[in-house]
Amino acid sequence: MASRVTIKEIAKALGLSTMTVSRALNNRSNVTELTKKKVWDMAQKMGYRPNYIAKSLVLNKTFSIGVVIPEIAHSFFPEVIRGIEDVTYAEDYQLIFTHSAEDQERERRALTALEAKRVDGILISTAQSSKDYTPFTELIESGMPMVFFDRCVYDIGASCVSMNDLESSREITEHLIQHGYKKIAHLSGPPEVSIGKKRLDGFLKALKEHKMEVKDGWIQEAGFQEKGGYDAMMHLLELSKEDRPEAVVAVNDPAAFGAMQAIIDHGLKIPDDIAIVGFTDDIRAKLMPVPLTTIRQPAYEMGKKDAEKLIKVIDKKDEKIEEIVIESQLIVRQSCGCNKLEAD
Amino acid sequence: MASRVTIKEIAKALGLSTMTVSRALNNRSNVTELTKKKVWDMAQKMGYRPNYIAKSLVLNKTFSIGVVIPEIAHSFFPEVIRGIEDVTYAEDYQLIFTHSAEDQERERRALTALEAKRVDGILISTAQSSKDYTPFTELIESGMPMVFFDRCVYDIGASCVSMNDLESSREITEHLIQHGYKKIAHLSGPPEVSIGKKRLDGFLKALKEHKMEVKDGWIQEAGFQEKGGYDAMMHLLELSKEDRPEAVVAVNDPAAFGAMQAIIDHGLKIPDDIAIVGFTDDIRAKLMPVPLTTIRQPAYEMGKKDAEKLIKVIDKKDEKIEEIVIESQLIVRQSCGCNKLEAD
DNA sequence: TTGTACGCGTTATCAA
DNA sequence: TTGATAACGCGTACAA
Repeated sequence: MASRVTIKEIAKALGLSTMTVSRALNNRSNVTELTKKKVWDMAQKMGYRPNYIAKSLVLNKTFSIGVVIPEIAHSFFPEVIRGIEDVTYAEDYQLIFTHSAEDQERERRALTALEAKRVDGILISTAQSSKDYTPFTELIESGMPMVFFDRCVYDIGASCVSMNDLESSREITEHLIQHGYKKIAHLSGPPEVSIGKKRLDGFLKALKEHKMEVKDGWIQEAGFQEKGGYDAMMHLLELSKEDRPEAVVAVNDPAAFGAMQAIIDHGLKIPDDIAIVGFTDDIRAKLMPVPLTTIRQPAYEMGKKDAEKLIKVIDKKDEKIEEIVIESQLIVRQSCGCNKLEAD
Repeated sequence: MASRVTIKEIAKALGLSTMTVSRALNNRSNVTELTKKKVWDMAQKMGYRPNYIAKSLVLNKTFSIGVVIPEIAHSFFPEVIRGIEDVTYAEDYQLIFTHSAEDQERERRALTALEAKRVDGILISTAQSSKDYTPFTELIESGMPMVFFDRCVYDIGASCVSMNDLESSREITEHLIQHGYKKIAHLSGPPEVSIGKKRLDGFLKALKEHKMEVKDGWIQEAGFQEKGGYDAMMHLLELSKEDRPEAVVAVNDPAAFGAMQAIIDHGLKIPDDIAIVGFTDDIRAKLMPVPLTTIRQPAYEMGKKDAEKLIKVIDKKDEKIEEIVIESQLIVRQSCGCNKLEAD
């Protein structure tokens, strides 16, 4: 229940038509400077506040962009949001924020709500449990501008901003191989999620290039959170000492944090008994008891590029569908034990 | 540009009036089950999507709540957002998210935008640079439901959910005093911001109760971020050895992190040369090289209570203005050196 | 430069 | 139970 003053009342107060008032308030050219000033002064005096709901209805444009985030607690996403917000603020869009909590049903409801609110476009990173892509395809086919980031769905008509996940995963695995590790396991994400699959593929590619074997059970699905990482690592630790991996590539940092805890709880040392590497460069990675070797994801930049692309799509200035890839960076710390092995 | 099917088209296709269709879609009682079913089936078949913009215009209600956050990178706020989102999701409100980046001008623009979008209410934590409260008062006087959290403005007609800041600050300072520290300094927040003032007052209260002195320059304004904490601490470190404090109470954890770095850069040891405590229990606090003694703020709960109160205000079920206080908890770690002193 | 008529998609009101 | 009309606040198209 905000203010009640409308352009009609301003018009009446000044003896003008609503149209003239509307034009004046929008700073159109075809209004006398004098009347423009009169209108602005009166609007100020009467406490007029524009009603974007009415404006949106007639213009068929809401100046809002929907954002769907799978996990707000993960430090990666707030950074992405900062990037998105910096762009959308400058372009005068508001963000309608929704949180899928990694749940497909919540994600679906979020998309329905965003559609009902007639957002001008949607930025989304898919939930871990999303296996059914029809909500995305239907929305895109209906003409809703949509750009994915980080966790994408390909070949359904939307652009995507992501990291070079496969190559980065291959690189960090290669790093372990170069430093003498022979038995390497992977804590994977869900294979339905793009980055889960790509990071697994990169891991396998590195091993294949070196003709290294992957034992049964050396690929454990962990998901993207600490708990999953802990549980999956526990499975690896139950293997006989001979079968137990010497090094672990985790799908992301939170999963790695959970796994590190599991290793410690199991009475083993990082990296001496088991080396581990992550993916993200979470704000906590360098602060862990054994600082985590990881891949740095430029989250802020990803958000920025994502928002920029979406606005181009909305403005129809750039309708081509593309995969925008952001370069990552290997950050070597102590958890991979590579300094130690080099010294040997 | 979402779908184009309207209730009017459904009505035409079925030979009904728009009103009947509207009633059917909203599951009103005064419609035959038969026609209700026919309408739903046709809506499904034609791919109808409700237009909440139009609905909002006539109902004068948007089902959206505006949120103004000063700093998304600070781990405290994403946690608050999780709390807010859990409540608003259950109540079918969407969140319009804005970020003031600690800047008063951005905050003002955010509020204007939220008003223009006719949000049903606003949740806000004020920006560090906010000294002029008129944007808040005008909005509240115009009838906009508004509830502050953490950083509040009092006596302008809005409720507030916050911690017992003064008492918590007194408690953590008292903790230092109990363990033998005589020379204690404070890295303060901006005095214009509620928590800055309250935490300073709590600090002073503890000293006063023990008739301890506060030297000139022992209260340094640091603001809420690492850089400010670093710079302010540097000023303290420039004091002569005799005047230099033995312990420091920082206004929040990020400021403490910056200060810790300054102490290390100055070649001193924590807590042996200088003890330090923070406020927040940031996700990083326990991971620091010397784990930080701090006050835990129940961020999730704060967000939840905040959203619950706002929705009550919106529904006019509870119009009383109140200060909702959430209890905090002292978390003792190594940075205060209190274990050491106890052992002595 | 200014004004008139109408439409955006939906719901409330009141009558049938 | 259903329908006709008006209204929400604003902008477009066209006329004056």
